[in-house]
Amino acid sequence: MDFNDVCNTGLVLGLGLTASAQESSSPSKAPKNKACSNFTPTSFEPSLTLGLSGENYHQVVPRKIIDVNKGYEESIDLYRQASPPHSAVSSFSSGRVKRERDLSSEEVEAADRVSSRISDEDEDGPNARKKLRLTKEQSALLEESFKQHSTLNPKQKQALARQLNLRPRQVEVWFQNRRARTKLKQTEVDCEFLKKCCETLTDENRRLQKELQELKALKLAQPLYMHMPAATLTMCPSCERIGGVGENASKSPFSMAPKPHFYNPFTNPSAAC
DNA sequence: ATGCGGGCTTGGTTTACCTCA
DNA sequence: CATGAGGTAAACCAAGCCCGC
Repeated sequence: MDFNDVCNTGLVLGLGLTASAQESSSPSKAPKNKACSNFTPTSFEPSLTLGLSGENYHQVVPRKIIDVNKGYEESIDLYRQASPPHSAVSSFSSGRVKRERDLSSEEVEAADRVSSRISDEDEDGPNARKKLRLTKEQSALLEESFKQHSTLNPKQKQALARQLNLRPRQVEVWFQNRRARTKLKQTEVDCEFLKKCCETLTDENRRLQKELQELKALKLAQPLYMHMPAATLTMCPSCERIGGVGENASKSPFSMAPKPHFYNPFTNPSAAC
């Protein structure tokens, strides 16, 4: 169901936006059971077009990273360059079976895992959960990649990890979190949109109720039209004139309408004129 | 057709790190 | 300068789905 349909059916609000949405293209298999992953309600509301919200994060992340780069992050970077995918990263995974699944699949990471364990036990113990802050460049590249595909296939993950000097697991996690943030952002935007929609429809409902009252009063005052069903009377919301279809509509204030005329505030307000 | 394991996703949570008052 | 609160994001976990065997 299109969102326009939702609006046109009356005062009903719902999250039926996905029908007109655009699924983000994904190179890997997309989940077929998830109805609302990554959509942009562009077909009905141009002002609310929503990309992958990368812009926002682009603005936030670098700000932090730039500051960070002066101190901590810079040292991390140097550290990383000195001993590649070193695990200033999360190497606490040594005791976790699930993590091992990811790591053991790649030769590249076998050595990495070993060094991770060593470093952890040396520094913080086996269960330490050290966190890596990605550098500005890493974030930018990840964002760039995310704009192209919101999900990664194993090859892409590997390539990106190599390029960024990160572990594939880190790239994977970054994409997971990025998708989650995108969805959250999208939900917030949708929520705002629906609030506005609700307000507009409430106003419209109020106005129509008022018109109905006026028409009822008019009907009582003018017996000539007493046999006309109220539902067949239409009124243009913009010019506030009662009208209808056909050429005779302009001659008579009342006319027979083929169907109830609902005003959709999100299309063309004056289309009925 | 059915069961199983692996790989993937999402949703939610935890927690290290950062910023700012 | 120290500190605590709050925010951000990296990492984790659980559950569910899909697919190949």
